[in-house]
Amino acid sequence: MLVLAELVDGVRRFRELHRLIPGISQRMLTLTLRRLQRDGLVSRTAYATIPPQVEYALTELGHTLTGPMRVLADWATEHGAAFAEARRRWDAADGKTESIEAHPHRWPAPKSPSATGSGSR
Amino acid sequence: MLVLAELVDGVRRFRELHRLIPGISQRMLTLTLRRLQRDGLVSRTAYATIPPQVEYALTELGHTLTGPMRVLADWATEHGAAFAEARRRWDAADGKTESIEAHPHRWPAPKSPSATGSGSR
DNA sequence: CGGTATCCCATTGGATACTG
DNA sequence: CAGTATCCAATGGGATACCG
Repeated sequence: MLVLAELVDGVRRFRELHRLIPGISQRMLTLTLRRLQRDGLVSRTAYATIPPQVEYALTELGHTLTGPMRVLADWATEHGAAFAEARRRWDAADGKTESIEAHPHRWPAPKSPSATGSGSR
Repeated sequence: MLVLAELVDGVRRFRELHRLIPGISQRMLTLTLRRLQRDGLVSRTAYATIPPQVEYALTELGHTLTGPMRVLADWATEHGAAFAEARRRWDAADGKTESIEAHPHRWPAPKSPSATGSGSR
């Protein structure tokens, strides 16, 4: 998906993508690009020069995804902090957030079961 | 993500989710729900009845994702067919789509590109 | 430059059995 | 009902070496 994001700006060469996406291995970049090609989202254009030159670009279908991707990016911008904070809190408490909805039952209830919920507050 | 989609409609019990999401194992459903809880997207409420009853629901943060999810679903509705068709075509040709024009020229003078992707349209 | 081929370890996830 | 625990096969993906 980061690959698609980089291609939104325009045509990119292999090396360029490799540099722009931090931490990705050459192998994974290749595999990712092949899959995106297969899905019809990205086009690959090879030039028969002696240092080979290959350009990747979004296809028309690929461009239809830029809208949805921006929506997702906007969500992350707006709620990403709350998201991370929830994780931090959960990890700190290790699932010890107490909130029990004990309901009556006619059968003998053994004890108080532990309930963990993130929404109750 | 399918789990979140099912929860948009309202509160669901464990069994319900297991039934509604085809092909998911009990193990994976549990792991997925725990992760969503951890991320603050889903709340879990346990009732102390003798057949245990557990309800899952979206938290407020979880509800903020319904918009983005609908956007993605709409994209799939609109372009999913083209997507699948691209795959079918690629698999049928198995990547031997038109050979590249071999002009072993010495230094960069890009001439006739050969698109192996879905670019030329 | 832009890949492919190979090795190899870590993670994922299904199947199954057991529990409160 | 709603899980947890364990085993194990398949897959993912990094590191490295080599090729046109």
